[in-house]
Amino acid sequence: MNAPMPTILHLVQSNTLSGLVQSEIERSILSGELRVGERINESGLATRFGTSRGPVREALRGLQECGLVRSEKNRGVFVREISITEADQTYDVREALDELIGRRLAQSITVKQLEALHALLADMDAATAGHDIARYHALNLQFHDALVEFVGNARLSECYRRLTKELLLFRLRGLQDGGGFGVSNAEHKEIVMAIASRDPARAGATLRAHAADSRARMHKALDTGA
Amino acid sequence: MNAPMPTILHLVQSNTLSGLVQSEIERSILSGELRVGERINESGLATRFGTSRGPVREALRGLQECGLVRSEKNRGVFVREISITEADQTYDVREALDELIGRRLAQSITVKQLEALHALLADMDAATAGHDIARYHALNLQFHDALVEFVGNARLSECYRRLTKELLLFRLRGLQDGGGFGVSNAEHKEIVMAIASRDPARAGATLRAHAADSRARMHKALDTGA
DNA sequence: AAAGTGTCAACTGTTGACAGTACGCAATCG
DNA sequence: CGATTGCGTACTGTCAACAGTTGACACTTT
Repeated sequence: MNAPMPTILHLVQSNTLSGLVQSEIERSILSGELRVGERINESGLATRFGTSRGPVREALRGLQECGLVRSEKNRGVFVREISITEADQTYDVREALDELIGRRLAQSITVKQLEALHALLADMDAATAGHDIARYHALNLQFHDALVEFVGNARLSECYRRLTKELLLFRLRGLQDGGGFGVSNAEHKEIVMAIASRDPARAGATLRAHAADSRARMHKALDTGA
Repeated sequence: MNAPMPTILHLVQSNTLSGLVQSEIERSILSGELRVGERINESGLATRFGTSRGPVREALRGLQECGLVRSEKNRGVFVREISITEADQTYDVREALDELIGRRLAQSITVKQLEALHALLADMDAATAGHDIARYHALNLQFHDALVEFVGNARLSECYRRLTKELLLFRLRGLQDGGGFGVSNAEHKEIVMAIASRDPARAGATLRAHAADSRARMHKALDTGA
């Protein structure tokens, strides 16, 4: 009974078709392959994945509950468009959760986890130096994902990830980030330092401020873009 | 083009079968009709609702993403069981959101909304006086739902409701509440007063404290029950 | 009698088909 | 010429049926 043995058998046993399809569609949406607001063709996806429409419909139903797609009866499901108002509301919640993350991490962070965070910081520095914006974004997501994961609160992780996805969806609505790049990385270092100080109030405030700055950058990008 | 005209036509047009089925199953779960941990029979539900299994499967998929059911491949979907650990984690998030709710409400509450809250308080007092615990619980849910709704942040409402449902699911796991009844009502009055004072810090702290007390009552109930 | 094996009913995962709706386009009418 | 009506296509909502899996029960074997 050895658990950590990812054989093909286990994959077939645990992965259902709808689950795989759902992951794939989600990836397509978040990568921008399926454009925001675009209608999603069930039959098209079904033939593309080599399945029938049933699993695709189930997958879309899941994504709808996730908030990634919106459904209109007899018309189809559409990739959800996040308005600036909704993005703002999402940031409201995210700030609160970020503060919680910071406070908890300051209490529970381990040496090993701190090392992992420092490694990510270094990678992001490298990406910044190389002006590799795509890689930086990926690492940025990884960094925040690691933070919330280190808290060890599944419910929190779930909520946070949901919000993150929505904001990602909003950014896909055409614009790029508002020049926060090296700036954001400096803030990341502050975050890690604050957490390492094991001062809950400080770590919480730092993480909340980072979220607020991120929101401000979003607004700035919108203003200059418009 | 008058929107607020709920004719039968609109109902048929906007409500899809899977949606109705999903609502109905959710109600069954939260009312305890479907017991926690119990396996859900797709075919059974389908015949009970007079539909085929397709809509039922879609509905269950939605509920899975909601966190109300859990699915095992080739075995079926089960009403989710929330452990004490998970409930604790949920409370962690809920406390943070409750504080946010309080802070926002203190800034935006209107006279009309305050009246609505006072009306609910009065109803809860009546329920307490009549020892009508079922009615009190329903009003309690309504009260907190009104609070989060008055903030006017759809994202926040969604997250909060999700957490609330999970906690409701946990309470269904057998036990009743830990004697917080009249106690909880006194706290509700404090909450409304704090909001009415329009002091964000005070309102936030009061709401957070209420969530924490609720969590404490949960633990107390567990200890005495065990 | 205990352990292992074969069999079967119930149920899930998936499919293909059918009915109904929405949308584009041409023909028609004012 | 513009608006309207009447198709025809494409797609969604739903269903009924098929294939594969699970879990339990009876049966063999020792």
